[in-house]
Amino acid sequence: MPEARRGRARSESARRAILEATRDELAQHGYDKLSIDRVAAAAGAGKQTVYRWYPSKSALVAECILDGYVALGNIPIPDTGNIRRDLRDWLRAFADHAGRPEAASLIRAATAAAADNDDVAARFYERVTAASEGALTARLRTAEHAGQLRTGAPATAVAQALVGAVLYRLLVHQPLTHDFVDDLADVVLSGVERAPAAAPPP
Amino acid sequence: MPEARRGRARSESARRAILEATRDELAQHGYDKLSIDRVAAAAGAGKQTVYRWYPSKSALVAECILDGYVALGNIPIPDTGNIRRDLRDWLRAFADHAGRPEAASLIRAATAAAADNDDVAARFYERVTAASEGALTARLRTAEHAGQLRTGAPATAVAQALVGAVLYRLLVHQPLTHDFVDDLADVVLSGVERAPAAAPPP
Amino acid sequence: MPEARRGRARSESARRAILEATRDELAQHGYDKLSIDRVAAAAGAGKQTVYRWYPSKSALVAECILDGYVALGNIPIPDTGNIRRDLRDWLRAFADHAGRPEAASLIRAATAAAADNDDVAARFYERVTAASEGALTARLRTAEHAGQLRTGAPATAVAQALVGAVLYRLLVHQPLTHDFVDDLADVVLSGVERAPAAAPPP
Amino acid sequence: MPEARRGRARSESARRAILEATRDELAQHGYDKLSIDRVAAAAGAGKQTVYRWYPSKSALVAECILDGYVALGNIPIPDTGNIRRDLRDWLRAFADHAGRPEAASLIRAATAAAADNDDVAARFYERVTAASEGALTARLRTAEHAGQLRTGAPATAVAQALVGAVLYRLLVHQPLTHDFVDDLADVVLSGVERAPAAAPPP
DNA sequence: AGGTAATCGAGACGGTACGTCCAGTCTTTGT
DNA sequence: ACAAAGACTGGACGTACCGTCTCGATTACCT
Repeated sequence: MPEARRGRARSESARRAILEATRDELAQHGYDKLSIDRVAAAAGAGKQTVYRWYPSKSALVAECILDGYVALGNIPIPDTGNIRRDLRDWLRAFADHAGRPEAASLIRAATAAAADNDDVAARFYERVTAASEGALTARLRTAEHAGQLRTGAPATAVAQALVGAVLYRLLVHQPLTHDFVDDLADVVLSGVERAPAAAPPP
Repeated sequence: MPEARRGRARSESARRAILEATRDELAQHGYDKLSIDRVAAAAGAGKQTVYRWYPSKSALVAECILDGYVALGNIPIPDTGNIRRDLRDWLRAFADHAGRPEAASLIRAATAAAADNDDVAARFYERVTAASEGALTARLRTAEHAGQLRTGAPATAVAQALVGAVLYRLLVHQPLTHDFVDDLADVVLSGVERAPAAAPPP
Repeated sequence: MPEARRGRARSESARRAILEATRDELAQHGYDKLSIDRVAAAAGAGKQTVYRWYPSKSALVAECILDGYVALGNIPIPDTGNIRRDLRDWLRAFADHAGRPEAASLIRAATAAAADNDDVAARFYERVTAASEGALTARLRTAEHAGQLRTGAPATAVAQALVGAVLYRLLVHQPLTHDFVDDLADVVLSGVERAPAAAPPP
Repeated sequence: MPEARRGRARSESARRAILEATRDELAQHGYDKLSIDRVAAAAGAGKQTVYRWYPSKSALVAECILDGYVALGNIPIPDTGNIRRDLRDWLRAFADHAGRPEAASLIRAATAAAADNDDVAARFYERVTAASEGALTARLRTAEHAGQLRTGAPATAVAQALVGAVLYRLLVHQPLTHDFVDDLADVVLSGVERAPAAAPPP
């Protein structure tokens, strides 16, 4: 028995409708033109219901964006044994996902929300980088064990360079082409320095 | 002939006062709590004067941040002949500059402004990356000619990886330590891959 | 059943506070220097609440003045059987009431409001003349039946001449003395013409 | 010699253009929606020129309305020897003049201006009633001497009752018909009381 | 004729108020 | 007891004018 309850049950469907309305509003108007009144109306809910679930506009946006409606961290990193190809494919998938116009709008909205609310920033970090970083770290570790990477590679720096570069491109409206992410992958794998002890010809 | 002007000349000093008040408001309240009323009052200007110069909050913030009040792109890249040391020093200076609390607030505000206004985004790109990217490209070219880099290194990807990573750290409130930027420099210079044909000692 | 209503009931106390604040503002600043912001602040209400009740400054002023705060039409006409004395006493009471400085300010404000808003003008008429005119017509009818008046006296013209003269004096800041209203009463009762068939001396 | 003056002469044509523009604005927008900016633009004058001639909106409106653009006081009272017919004809002319739509708008505007500015009220009185009152008093005096009126008729009360009633009708948008002004004339001439000592038929 | 000074149209300035919109809270009625 | 509806206070928005000030360009008088 799921727990005795009095009165009318809190409607999970209302919560979902609110999140979907928020997502649509964000995509259409952006973060700071978003209006709770409009969200509530579009969701067929009362304003109080919105505030019952989420204490503020920032919190609503955070929940909307980060809990599943912008799934940046959910793209799995393949593991075929070839770290170079796996990394390239993952970055391409990441770019393809984030580069779709609707997703780009939402991500820009999320960036704005993160920029002026510390809680949102924290959750943004958790959902976006922490996930990617964890998966990437694991994948790098595997490659390292397979002898494909030098030891002691700074996984955090790699992950944040990749994620940061992609988000930056989105923010400034530069296209997320495969060429660009291929270059990115190349840079973090090979570096730009001439191999310090390249095989000396006899 | 430079064009006959009618009516009272527009007051450059009012414009400056407005930008300075905006800078202070941004640092104190952040982007979306910024109030044009407060800015005008603090600048000793009428609201109409603010709107005469800048048609919207975004444009005001853009002008404020990008025209000299947050000089991200103005840090010169040293050239001692040692690309590794130069890059590290530049990144440390960049991080030190951007990591100061006032600067961090302004940069987050600029990010929010860029996220919800395309013009601001374009100007943000010009002022932040285009400058850094140009300088970085030039420095990499020098190093390449000096035989320190492999040929064909993708300067754009390098620049955006570095700038993107730093801005991302700021956005999610992670500290911009020297350790972190040193790791970044290390990654883009050396890559993380095991040197493909490292000279095997006999 | 009086009609099902959803949502919070509109606050009658807010409405009263707004009207009282308006009355004070009018007396202090006059009609066209009246500020809705000040009214709202003085009433402890949001501006929106003011606009919810009254769509414009004119409407607000009209309601304030005409619904009970300036009760020009509420002075009863006595009926002692002597029309001349009754009319004189009523006009004196009317003049005394309207001539008090606070009342005079409010009436001038109402005049200004009526002058630039047709709705207000209509309500002004209803509240001021229609009431007076009705009462006056009834009283004249009584006197006519008592044989004190000639038949077919134009009650509307009488009422508007009296009210018009009093308001005009107020408008141009001439004092509403008993002498003046006594003259008025005398004029409308006796006329100024020599009695056409005055008792011919033998 | 009228006073030596240096510099450019003040442009009388600008002054006229300003008054005409004011008249048009008043007729179109009424007193308190009148805008000095619009007046200046319509007159092809600078705002400063308006303020050089008239120190305030009230003064401008007063000058405009009262110095010739609303000529209520200029209608002469005929003198055919028949006071009843003369008064009726004058009132009809007065009503016809004031009842035209453009004139009615201006008079309402003048009323509003008088209602919130004491100077305007004073000048309004001078131009409207003082003139009418003077002429009317003179005409009544003539009739009195001709034996048509009883002695000691209060001319001021008569004049203000007539003017007040007409202005009141205008203010509340009731039509100024000949029937109405005929009733007015009848009331002030004959009164409404039964002739006190009507010649009793033997 | 040439300086000097006041006025002209134009329009930006510091302000005040407007009427609208929204955030977040509170209250009423319906389910 | 929760949900919708919607009024509440408070405050920012962007616009419109106010009355003043500052431009460059005209006039007119006065040396």
